[in-house]
Amino acid sequence: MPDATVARLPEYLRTLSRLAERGIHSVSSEELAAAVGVRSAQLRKDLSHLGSYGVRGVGYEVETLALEISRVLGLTGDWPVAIVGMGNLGRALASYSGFVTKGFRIVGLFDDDPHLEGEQVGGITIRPLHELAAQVEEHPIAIGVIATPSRAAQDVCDSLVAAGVASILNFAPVTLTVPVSVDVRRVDLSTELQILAFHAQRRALAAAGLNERGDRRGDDLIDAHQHLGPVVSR
Amino acid sequence: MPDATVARLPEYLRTLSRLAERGIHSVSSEELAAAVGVRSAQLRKDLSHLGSYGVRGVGYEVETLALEISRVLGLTGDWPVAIVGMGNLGRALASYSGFVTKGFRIVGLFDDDPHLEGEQVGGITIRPLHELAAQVEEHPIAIGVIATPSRAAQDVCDSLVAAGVASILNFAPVTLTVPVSVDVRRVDLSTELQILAFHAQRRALAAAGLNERGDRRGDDLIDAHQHLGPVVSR
DNA sequence: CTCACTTTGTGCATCGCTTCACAAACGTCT
DNA sequence: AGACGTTTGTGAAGCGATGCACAAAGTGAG
Repeated sequence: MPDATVARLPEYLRTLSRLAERGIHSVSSEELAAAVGVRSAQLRKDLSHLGSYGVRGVGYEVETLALEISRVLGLTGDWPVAIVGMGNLGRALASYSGFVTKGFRIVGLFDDDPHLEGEQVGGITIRPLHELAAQVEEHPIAIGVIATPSRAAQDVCDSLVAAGVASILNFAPVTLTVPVSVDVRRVDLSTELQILAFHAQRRALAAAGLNERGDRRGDDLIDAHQHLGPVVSR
Repeated sequence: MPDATVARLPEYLRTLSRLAERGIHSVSSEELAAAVGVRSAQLRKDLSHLGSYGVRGVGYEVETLALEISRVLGLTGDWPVAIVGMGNLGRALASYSGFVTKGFRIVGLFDDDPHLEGEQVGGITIRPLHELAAQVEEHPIAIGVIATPSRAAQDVCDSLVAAGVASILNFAPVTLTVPVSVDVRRVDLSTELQILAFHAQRRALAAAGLNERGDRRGDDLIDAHQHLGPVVSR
């Protein structure tokens, strides 16, 4: 299954759940694609990787399709999660409702700051990182979330890997080194901001009638603020 | 410039900054690529889009390259940021140090909860969203960050767009509808977890000697925990 | 049953990104 | 100056994802 498809499945699932809440039981690829913000051909090709769950001339049954995507993504199982680093971000994550909704369950909170030890967040007690191994003995951990400062991230990662955690979600802005069998995904606010800044700068230069080098262009000035163009779903 | 390249530039910049801190002034594409976790050919092709900043037979000067990437990403400018939604996540973002480091400056915090109005976070006073327009009059906002619950996200987005904000970073798990001229990037914890879960499930099935349908495979069982394989940078 | 209409699933062309492989360019050593 | 080793920058090939266009498969009406 293509990575690009896997990355879109959660979007499809979320949109399907929303449709189900609204009491909609059937949807065409055209409608669903519009709601998600992709082309209908792409949606159909993506879904074709799951098997044949649509009915020609009719569309897809919302509940069936949602269940199938859940199954493929592994959300029918139970995924115990540990969060390491209980600063602002760690707390935000620990109290994030999105965790509980779909098979993810927080079973451990870790931080080496002695001031935090013993404190409870969302009913879970914060423990020092060296207790990770013991924790894993009792309750295995499938996914580790790193919400520590950058300098601690690699050490924390090594501890997680040593404890047998094979899936890591890294919020620290560093490239982690891990065995190939360990799956790491990084979420980085600052990278996202920089990408936005790049495009914003391009727009600003274009709107000022300048090219990338800062030279004047020949064409007329455009007040971009007045001409936002057609709407799209992102 | 390819989107994929733009997405990697922040990584390169971060790694270069780290090298500069360590007093390293020159680096080859091979070394830098290894530190970032990409192939050297890819790094060179990416950098070639910026112009010719390397010296054949020698490598790249760290400071020069870092400055050039900063310039291309627009980080030499000043990007005023507003955060909407002052829950756990909004607070984590507001106190995130990565903001200040590279040209990003928080100039507004908004939340419609009357209990939060007037409270200060990081020296900035929380204001209700309807004051956004007035705020923009005084101090323009280049980037809007949506850290609200999903149900409020589209309305908040509309307000930001109406106020002239053309770059939006969305942490709410919804697809926003905006004019084409507005740039939206989404960061979604729950999507990332689901992608991790998908791969984890695959590994689990493979390790158990099963294929995707749950049937037994013919080959021998492998204890994946004992064979983590070579290390890679992610 | 047959026809008209709708919508899926997919072969195929296309596009964009990655990787390879090498000539060009630079420093160094003799 | 010339030969040698190193590393960049880049055509070209390779590869995966996207978008098009249509046959296949379904529904419903007459």
